[in-house]
Amino acid sequence: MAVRELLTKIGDKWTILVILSLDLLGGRARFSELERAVPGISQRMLSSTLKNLDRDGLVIRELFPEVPPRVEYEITALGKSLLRPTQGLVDWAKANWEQVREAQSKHDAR
Amino acid sequence: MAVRELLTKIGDKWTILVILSLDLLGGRARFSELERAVPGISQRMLSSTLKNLDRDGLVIRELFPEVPPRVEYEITALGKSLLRPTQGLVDWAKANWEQVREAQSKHDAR
DNA sequence: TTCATAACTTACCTCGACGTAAGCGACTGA
DNA sequence: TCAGTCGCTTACGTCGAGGTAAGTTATGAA
Repeated sequence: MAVRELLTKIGDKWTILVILSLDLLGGRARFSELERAVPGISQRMLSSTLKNLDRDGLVIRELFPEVPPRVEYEITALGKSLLRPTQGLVDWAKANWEQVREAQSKHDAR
Repeated sequence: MAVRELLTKIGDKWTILVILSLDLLGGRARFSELERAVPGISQRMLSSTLKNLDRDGLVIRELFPEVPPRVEYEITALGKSLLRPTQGLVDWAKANWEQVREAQSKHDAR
């Protein structure tokens, strides 16, 4: 089932944060910009997350052979289209997370 | 950010499959029914997944003290509301997964 | 008195996600 | 000659998700 694969991908720790940040940055940004835009991410994880996104066709990597090197990442149409259902989840979380919290508290109280 | 927590939850291997299956079964089902409805899941994982869903208020667990025991799980309104954005992801995967596959193939070919 | 039943729990193990820290390559400016 | 810059990669260690298999509980049926 493709849904499972999709959820495995976007369910990891950084993927969604990176795509959302890239979108917020105007759809195109350098490695170091993303590093700053996603607080707490390490270079290792940002690099591997972007590599996966690139492989999946959700972003495009463009290397400018300068020194020091410049690399820009751009969100693709496919990547942008994923933002819509993602936003649905974001909205759900905003609207209902408090209720989940309460359920947890009640449950743990017993 | 609550979205991260939400994604961690539903991004695991079984949660979404269990909720979707429970819904397909009419919103209410026994442990063994779910076991059959979610192929490949072990009792251990089904048990812990349901425990989490219960704690989060997405399903309700009802125990009938018979022998052998009967336990029924019912999806809550909160749980049902989560199905909507989830369906958005399902639809996206259905519509776009082929494209992701192609991107991967092209990428790997190089 | 042994068996089967439903719904678990427990013990044990593996494997990969993730974190941290350091190194690297090619060039520029001081 | 040396440090600084950017975008990485490599090495190493931890931790927890998840798999497998077996045990548990109470009772009625054979």
